[in-house]
Amino acid sequence: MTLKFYNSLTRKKEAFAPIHEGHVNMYVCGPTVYDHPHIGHAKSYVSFDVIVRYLRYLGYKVRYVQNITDVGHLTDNADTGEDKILKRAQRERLEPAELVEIYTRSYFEDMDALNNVRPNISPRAKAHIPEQIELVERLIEKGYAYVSNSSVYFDVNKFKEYGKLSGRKQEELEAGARIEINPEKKNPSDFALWKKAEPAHIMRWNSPWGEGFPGWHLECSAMSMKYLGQTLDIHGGGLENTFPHHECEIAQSEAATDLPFVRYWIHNNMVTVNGQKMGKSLGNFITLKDAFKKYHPLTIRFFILTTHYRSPLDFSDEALDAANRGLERLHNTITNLRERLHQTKEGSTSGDIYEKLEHYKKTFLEAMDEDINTPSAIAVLFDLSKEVNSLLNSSQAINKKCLEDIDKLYQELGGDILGIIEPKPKPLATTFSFGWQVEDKTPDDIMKVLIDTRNELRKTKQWQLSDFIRNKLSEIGITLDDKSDGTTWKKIK
RNA sequence: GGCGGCUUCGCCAAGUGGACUAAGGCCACGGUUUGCAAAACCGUUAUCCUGGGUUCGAAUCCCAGAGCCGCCUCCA
Repeated sequence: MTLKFYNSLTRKKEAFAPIHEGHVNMYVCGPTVYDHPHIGHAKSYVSFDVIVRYLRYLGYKVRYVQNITDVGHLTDNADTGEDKILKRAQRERLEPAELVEIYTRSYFEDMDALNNVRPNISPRAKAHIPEQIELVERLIEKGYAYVSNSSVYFDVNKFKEYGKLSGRKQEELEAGARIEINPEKKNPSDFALWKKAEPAHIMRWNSPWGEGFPGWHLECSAMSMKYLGQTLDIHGGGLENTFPHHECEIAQSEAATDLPFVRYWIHNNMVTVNGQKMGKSLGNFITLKDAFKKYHPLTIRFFILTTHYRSPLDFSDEALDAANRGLERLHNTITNLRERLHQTKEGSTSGDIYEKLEHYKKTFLEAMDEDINTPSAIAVLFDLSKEVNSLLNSSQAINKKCLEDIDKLYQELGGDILGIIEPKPKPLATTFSFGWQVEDKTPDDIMKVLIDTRNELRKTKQWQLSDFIRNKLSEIGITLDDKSDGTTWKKIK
């Protein structure tokens, strides 16, 4: 079994092999922190999170770097226009540094909720200005960049391979009507490495070319190479950034080092909302904080993973509801499994369950190996659940060890790799008036009293009253399940 | 205008030359189980946008057409 990735650079699925055996250096374009993260961020970072998790599962030591863009970039590729962070900071009457801090925290908060493993390093662009300046200087020295009116531009004509990632040719780009002519540039498709700051521009740094700020492609090159070396194993990002962003990163980096910048380019597809493109400028994006009010973060995570990362994902209430039911089905099996485990003593297991477990595991891993085919992998989890449910419902003897092994398999596949199964049910928490969340067994105890009372009624066939209790609880979102071995309850969000 | 992608059951979504009389989920219907439910299990539901072609064999490759979408300003 070999892990394969679809490499955007070669447009082929390729077997994965890192430069240094056992180690993977991976960089993913992070967010610009000027607003709350939205579901597009969720798709992107959940997708890459699963890739990181899977690589680690396979035994690789992964260094995962994801930048935080806290320097505003201009709203226009002609290198004119407004700075998003500045604009937003002015609107909210905050220091840019304050604004960026608020949304950086918001970002981590939401990513944590989605159960994404944090990157090993989250470098801030603002904290790496010297590295960026150094890279620009190197490019000037090597003749790939030129200074013009206190700004520095990359001379695209000097880098013959410009366009190799996006499949664009120089001539076509120049013919493109949308590139505005900037008289400072030699060539319309030259891009800014360093921009001169106009007097009104607050975020500015000293540089050999005067006060200014870095061009928007620069930080990724500078920071990724600083922490991961001159050639990265994997660089990930959104499809929409293939051009110009990633193309420019390649140009800058390879011109500076004369080495391949990235071995595997991985691009994830976009989110649409009810069939429509979701974009910042369209203003139709759904923030995660809003989405979480309606759906459990793990439901959103699961939903994202039911579509392949290279396919577009359409976000709709119907689809989310369906995902919610599906995930619930999976969680039901695990809940039942753990309840059974709780009650089971040592003993013997009959049948060939282990053979089956091996089969499901193998099929699951094969799906993951095929360019991280999470939809297929999830299908295997459902097949496994059908098997486990049947087993639990049957009269077949199962011992504790066997149940533990099944639980462990779910932990590995659904937990460690996909991150859609929590290790243990979260303890119940109660919020007191002063805001602390405290573990509290009271709800459990109250539920036990209610359930016991109802079961007394059921014993004496007082169905009307027992149904009354169940219906009333259902109205407040608590479901009772009468099983052969007792009644359980759960609260549905 | 240039470049790229998509079209699979009512809905979502895998599959990219032969075990496909097409995975899985949701929904629906029938059954088992249940005091009734819930959960669970069993069963039922597609020939793969259209038209040509290549091949012993195509959802999968090629050509043409239709529809949808993305990138070529910012965006994950």
